[in-house]
Amino acid sequence: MSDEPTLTMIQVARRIGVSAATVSRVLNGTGPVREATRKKVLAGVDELGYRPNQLAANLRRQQAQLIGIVISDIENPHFAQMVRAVEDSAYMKGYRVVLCNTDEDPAKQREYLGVLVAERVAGAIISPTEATAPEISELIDHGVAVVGFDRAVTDQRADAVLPANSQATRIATEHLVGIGHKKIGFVSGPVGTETATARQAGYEEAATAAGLAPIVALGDFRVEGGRRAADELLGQGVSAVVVANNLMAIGTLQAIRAAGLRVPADLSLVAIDDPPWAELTDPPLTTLAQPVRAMANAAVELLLQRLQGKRKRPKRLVFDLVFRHRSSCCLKEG
Amino acid sequence: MSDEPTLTMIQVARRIGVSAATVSRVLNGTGPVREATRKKVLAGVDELGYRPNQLAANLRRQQAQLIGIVISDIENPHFAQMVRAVEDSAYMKGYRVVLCNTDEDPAKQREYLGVLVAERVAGAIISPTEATAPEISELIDHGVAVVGFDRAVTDQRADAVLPANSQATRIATEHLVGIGHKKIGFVSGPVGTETATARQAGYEEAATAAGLAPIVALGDFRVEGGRRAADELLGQGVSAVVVANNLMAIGTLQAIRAAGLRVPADLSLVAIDDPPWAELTDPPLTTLAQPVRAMANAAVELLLQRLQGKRKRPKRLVFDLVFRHRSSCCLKEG
DNA sequence: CTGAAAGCGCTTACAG
DNA sequence: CTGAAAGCGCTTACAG
Repeated sequence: MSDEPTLTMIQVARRIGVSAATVSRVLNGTGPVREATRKKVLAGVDELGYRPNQLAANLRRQQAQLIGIVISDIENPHFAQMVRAVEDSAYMKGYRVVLCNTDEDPAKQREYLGVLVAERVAGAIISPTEATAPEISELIDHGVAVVGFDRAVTDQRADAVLPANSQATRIATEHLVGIGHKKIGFVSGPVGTETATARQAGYEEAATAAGLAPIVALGDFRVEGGRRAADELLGQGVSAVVVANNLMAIGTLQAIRAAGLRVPADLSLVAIDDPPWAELTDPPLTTLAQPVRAMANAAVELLLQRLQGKRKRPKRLVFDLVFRHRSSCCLKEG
Repeated sequence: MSDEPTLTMIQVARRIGVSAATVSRVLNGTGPVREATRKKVLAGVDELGYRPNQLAANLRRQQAQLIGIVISDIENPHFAQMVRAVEDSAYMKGYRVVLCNTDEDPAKQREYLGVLVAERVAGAIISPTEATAPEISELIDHGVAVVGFDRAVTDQRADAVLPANSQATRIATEHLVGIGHKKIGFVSGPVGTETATARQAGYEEAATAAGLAPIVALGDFRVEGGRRAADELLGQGVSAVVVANNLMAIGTLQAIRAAGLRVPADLSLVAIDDPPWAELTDPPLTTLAQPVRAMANAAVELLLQRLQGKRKRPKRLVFDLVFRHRSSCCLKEG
């Protein structure tokens, strides 16, 4: 146990023979400092092992060097990838990342957003469960930069980074149509979320355009709901399924196995999202991959532009998904 | 845009007709307050929509309500599970979680630990890349509660939550021995880490006890290293492999497929860790699962005991892994 | 280019 | 049970 009391900037300044203001300016790279003074301060700080108290700086600046990430669940590989990429780029810019799992629970989301207000975070990247939550506007009122991720938030002042949802399911469906499928089911997300609605719309458009009747089973973006929805579709004798996210793809695979069917011989499968296990399944899964890293980097970039006052107008960036053709689909003979 | 300037506690107190001290005591549940006063304050706070500035409280208390989680990579499902469980229990106790990915890079770990010191976090849960880093002692000097997770830290004042590593690989190896395997390989973690060493030791003990020569290929706890190590073992004609973590199990499966071999007909496989995809592979993977949630909950519990001053003596908790028997092993005829 | 001083908004020991 | 006041350790407008 070292008993040295923690050094304050004033004490350090005194020992070096300058003022606290000068130490602050050197350490933060703000304001003009003579090169000789700068070197002297740096040497002194290093020698004394001084570490500024970030808590005081935060209060003074009225801002924590923190970015809040509000997502439904970090155990979803889609969000794990996203969080990882955000952390990487935020870290390099001097920001730390606070993790907020909402489990798609509006109450938990609101509580967490309140915390982010109270903590005066610099920015927030939000995959909203409730896009209209008033706390989002409260954040923006407080000068916090807000970016909607995956789904936009209602407050028009926020930025957004979105996947081309309806295009993705349209492509998936058209692929199945193209290889001869006539009864194509869709495992949807929960009603009312923008992502779920858009993905379902893309599927329905493509099915209708091909003269097929849409067959939709309601899921919840989770394993269990995917399983139940897939069971329902299997009962209706579909020959192919489009699944609206990766967790429900797990559920769908479980349902297929439980029914004693084989992919793709008995059932063709395309899923949105491209989790790491997509090529480990039997057979490897054909998917539409979101460019998660690029999207996360874009989100941080938008945030920083705001924080640096480089931009006032809200921006909305849409990213195409990438078709990853593997082995879970096969031709359906008429 | 609401133009109301942010309310301070003093303004709120004045409007309610009490002192800031009383408002603080009511909101924090500290000190004695007459019930009537309490109600009046609560009503006023609610009506005014007052939200305390946490930054000021942090400075005053010399502590942020933050728990730092230092891990190698959130994209590893083992850590995603751990972070999720930590966040859940920390959240309920009023703490937020700051995510620190080190990529097993000692320099990045030290930088991040320095940040945690500067931010005066309340606690840190660390899966150390470098167990001896002096910043860990610095944290403890500052009164931060530190828990080693997966691996212990060197500073004896810290707590630790550990898996029974050598026991796990011993059980895995004994299982393969029991079903007749004579050439059992081991895909190890990187040299020098405690986890890797202990897991290798368990394997070697069991192999030696069965009269078999250990066959170890060096991995790195990542997909790529697992693949290379598995390639090496396949070249040596092993009939079974024990893999020291889940990422290397992916690499091992890739190597096996690339070699045109089948599990378990050509090669039996047991892996440490039980990721969500373990039952999606072909065949479903036999694993030894760490009770990650229980471990994470225990880590937060240890942290809180420290923060509440309930305990001085460091504690070390060891958790047994659970054998999950699936379909990736089969009998080897002598 | 540098310093003295105010002030960020809380919490808490102290006094009553 | 309640209040007045000090003080946490920085940053920054202001003065020189």
